[in-house]
Amino acid sequence: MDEARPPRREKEKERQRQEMLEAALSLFSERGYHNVTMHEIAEKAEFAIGTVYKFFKNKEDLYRSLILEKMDGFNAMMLKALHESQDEVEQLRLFVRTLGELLRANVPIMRLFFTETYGESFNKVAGLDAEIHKNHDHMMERLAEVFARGIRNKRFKPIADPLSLAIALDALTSAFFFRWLESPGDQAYHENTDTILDILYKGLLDE
Amino acid sequence: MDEARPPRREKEKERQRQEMLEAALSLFSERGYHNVTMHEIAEKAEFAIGTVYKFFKNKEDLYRSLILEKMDGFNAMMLKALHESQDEVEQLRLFVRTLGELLRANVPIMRLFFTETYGESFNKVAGLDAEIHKNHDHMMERLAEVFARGIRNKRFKPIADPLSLAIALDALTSAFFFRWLESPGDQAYHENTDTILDILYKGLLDE
Amino acid sequence: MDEARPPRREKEKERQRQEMLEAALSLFSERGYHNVTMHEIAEKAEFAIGTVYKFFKNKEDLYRSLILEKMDGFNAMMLKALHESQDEVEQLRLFVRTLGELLRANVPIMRLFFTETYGESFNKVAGLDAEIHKNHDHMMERLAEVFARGIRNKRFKPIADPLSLAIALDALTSAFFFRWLESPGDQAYHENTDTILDILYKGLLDE
Amino acid sequence: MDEARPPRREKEKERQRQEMLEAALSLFSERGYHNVTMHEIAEKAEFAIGTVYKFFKNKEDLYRSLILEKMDGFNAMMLKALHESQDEVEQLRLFVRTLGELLRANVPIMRLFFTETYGESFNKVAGLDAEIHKNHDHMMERLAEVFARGIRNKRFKPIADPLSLAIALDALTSAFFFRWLESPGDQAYHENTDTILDILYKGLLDE
DNA sequence: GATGAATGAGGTTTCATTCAT
DNA sequence: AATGAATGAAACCTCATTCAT
Repeated sequence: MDEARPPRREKEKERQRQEMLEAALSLFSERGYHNVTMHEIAEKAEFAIGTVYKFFKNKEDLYRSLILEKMDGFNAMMLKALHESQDEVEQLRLFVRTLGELLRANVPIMRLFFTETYGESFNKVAGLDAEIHKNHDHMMERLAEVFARGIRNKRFKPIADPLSLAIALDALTSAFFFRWLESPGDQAYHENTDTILDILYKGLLDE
Repeated sequence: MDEARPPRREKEKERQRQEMLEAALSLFSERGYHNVTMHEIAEKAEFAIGTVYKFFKNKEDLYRSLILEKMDGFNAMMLKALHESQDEVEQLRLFVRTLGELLRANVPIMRLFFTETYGESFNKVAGLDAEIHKNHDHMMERLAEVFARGIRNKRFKPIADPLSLAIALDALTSAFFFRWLESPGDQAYHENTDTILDILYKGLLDE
Repeated sequence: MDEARPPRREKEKERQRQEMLEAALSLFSERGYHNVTMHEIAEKAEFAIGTVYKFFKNKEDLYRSLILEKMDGFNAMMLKALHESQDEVEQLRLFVRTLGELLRANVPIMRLFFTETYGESFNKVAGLDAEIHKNHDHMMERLAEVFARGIRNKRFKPIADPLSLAIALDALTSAFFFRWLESPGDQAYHENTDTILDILYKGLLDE
Repeated sequence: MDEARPPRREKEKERQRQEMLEAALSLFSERGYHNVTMHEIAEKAEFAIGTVYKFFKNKEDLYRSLILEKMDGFNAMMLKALHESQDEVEQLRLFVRTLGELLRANVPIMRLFFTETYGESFNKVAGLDAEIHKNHDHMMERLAEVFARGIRNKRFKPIADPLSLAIALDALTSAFFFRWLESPGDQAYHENTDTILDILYKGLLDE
C-alpha cells in the first residue's frame, strides 16, 4: 500500500508537533512567554532544538500556533454546545456550563487567552489579539442570536439588546471562573455558576 | 528664602520621576514589558539611561512603581465615589460611572492591570499580582456592603449573596469597557453603561 | 568505528576549552582580571562570545578554572619532584630546581597565583585564595618533612623548626625568581638558584 | 598676617587630602581597586564626589598617589633605620625589625604593595609597578652595602654576593610576615623574626 | 569653592536562530 | 531527517567623570 506510508508519516509528524505544543503550553502558562526559552521547550518535549525549528518558523509562530489551535478547538466545542438544544433557556444553561467546564479543564491555556485578550504588558505577539477577538466576537454573535430568538419568542423580556446580553453572560461566567481560580473549591464554584444564571434570569425571564 | 530650595528640588525630582513613569507607561502599554528596553524608556523620557537608574533600582522596580502608584490613585477615587452618597442605588450608579470613567481615561494602564490580574506569572513580577488582587478584593468587599445594606433595607431583592453581586457588577462594567475599546464611540459606551445597570436592576430592585 | 565519535568530540571540546583558557591567561596576565572583557577573550580565542559561555558559567568561573587547573598541575609536579630521591639534600635541590623551572616556564600564571596569594580580596574571588593557600600549605608541610628527616638523620643542624625552614627555602626561591623576572638572563638566574642553596646549606649542613 | 592665610589654607587642604586617601586605603584594601567606586570613597571621606575630583585627576591618580606617598614614607623610615647604627649586625637586626613593624602596622597598604609588585591580575595601574620596583631596588642596594661592608670587615663570610644576601633577608622577612598574617599571634611572629636572623647568621657570621 | 545631578560608554550575560554534520 | 554546537545581536545595569548651580 503505497498510500499508507505518507499518512503514517503524517500521523507521526502530527504527534510530534502536539508534543511540542504540549511542552510549550506547560512552560508558557507557568512562566510566561518571555521567561521560557526555546531550548527549554525542546528539552521538555524531548527533541533537539533544530527539530523544533523544523516544525515552527520561530518562537512567535510556535506561540501563535498554540493559542490559535486551542482556540479553534474551544470554539468548536462551544458552538456544538449551543446546538445541542433548541430551547433558549437550555441553550444559555449549556453555554454557561460548557464555558465553565472548558475554563476549569484548561486553566493554563485560558490564562494565556485572557492575557492576550485583555492584558497588554508581557506578551503582545503581533496581531494575535485581533484573531482572538474575531473569534470571540463570532461566538458572542451566536449567543446573541439565542437571546434575540428568546425575546422574539417572548420567553425573555427585552431588557437590553441581545449582543449586550451575550456579553454580559460571558463576562459573568468568566468573572466567577477567576474568582474560583483564586480559591478553588468545587462547591462554591458551582454555586457561583448557578448564581450567574439566577441573576440574569430573575430579570430576564418573562414569567 | 533659603527654605524654598529643598522643596523646589523635591518638586523637580517628582516631576522627572513622573515623566519617566509616563514614558514607561506609554511604551509598556504599547509593546509590553519585555519588548521595551530601558534605553527606549530613557530616550522617550529624554533622560540619560543612568538618570533613570537613579530613580528606579531596575526595570522591575520601575514597572512595579508604575502599577502600584496608579493603582493607589484609582483605589482612592473609587472609594471616594462610593462615599458620595448614602443611597444604595445611587452608590451602584456612582460605582459604574466612576469605574467606567477611570477605565476610559486610563486605557493604557488599565491594560497593564488586567495583565497583572488575569495573566499567570507573565506578570507575577514578584508579588505584584497579589498586591493588585488584595486591592481589588477590598474594593469588592466595599461594594458588597452596599448590596448587603440594600438587601437589608428591602430596596434590593435577596437574589444572590452580596459579594457575588459585587463581582457581577464589576465584571459587567469591565466587559462593556473592553467592548467599547474595540470600537470606541461615546454613544455606544454610555448606552452600555446604562445597559449594565438595567440588566441588574431589572432583577434586583424590589419594586 | 561508532565508538570513536564521542571520544573525538570530547577531545575536540577539551581542545577548545584549553584554547579559551590560554587566551584568557594571556590577557589576564597582561592586563589584569578587571581590565579584560569577555569579548576580548572570545575574540582572542577565536570563538563567539556565546561559545565561551557554553564552557564557563561566567567570567569568575573562567578565572577560577584557569587558576585551579594550573595549580593542580603544578602541585602534582612538585610532589613528584620530591619523591624522585630519598636523599634529603637532593630533595631540597630538586625542590628548588623544579619550582624554579615551573616559575620560569609559567610566568603569566605565576603572577596570577601571587595576586591570589598576597593580594587582599582583589582576588578573594569566592574562596579561591583559600584553595591556593591550602595547597601551598600542604606543599610546605611536605617540604618540612624533608627538613625534619634531615635533622633526625643528623644531616642538618637543628637551627630552626622544619616548617620555618621550608617557608624560608620557598620564599628564597620565589624571591630570586622575581629578581630574575626583572632582568631575565639565564646565567644570573642559575647563579641565584645556587646562591639560595648555598645560603641555607652553609648554615644548615652538619659537616 | 598676610602670610598666615595661605599656609592655613594649605594645611586644611592637606588634611582633606589625607582624609580622602585614608578613606580610599580602607576601601581599596578591603575590597580591591576595581570593587570600590569613587562615590564610596567620597562618601566615606565625607566629601562630595566633585570635591574628590578637585584633589585627584581620576581614580587611577588617587590610587597611585595613595601607593606612592605611603611608599615614600616607608622608604624614609627604612633608610633611617639603617642609619641608626654603624654596626653591620645591628643594622641587619634593625632592618628586619623595622620592616617587620612596618608590615605589621600597615597591613592594608602592604597588601596593596605586594599585589602591585608581584601580582598582576586585578590591578595593574599603568607604570605603578615600575616605580615601586625602583624604590625597592634602591633599598636592596642600601642593604647590600651593609652586607658588603660586613664582608670587607670580615664579620660576615663571603658566602654569596651582597645583593643576593640583601634580597634573601628581605624575602625571608616578608615571608614570615605573611605567615603571621594567616594566623596572627604575636608570640609566633616574633619567634619567626628571630628565626630568620638565626638562619642567616648561622651561615653568615664569621665566628 | 564645593556640590551632586546628570551623563553615556562599555561591561557581562542571555537566548533565538542557523547550518554543517 | 534530525541534531546541537556555534553564533552574535541586544538586553540590563554600573560607575567614572563632568559641569551648571
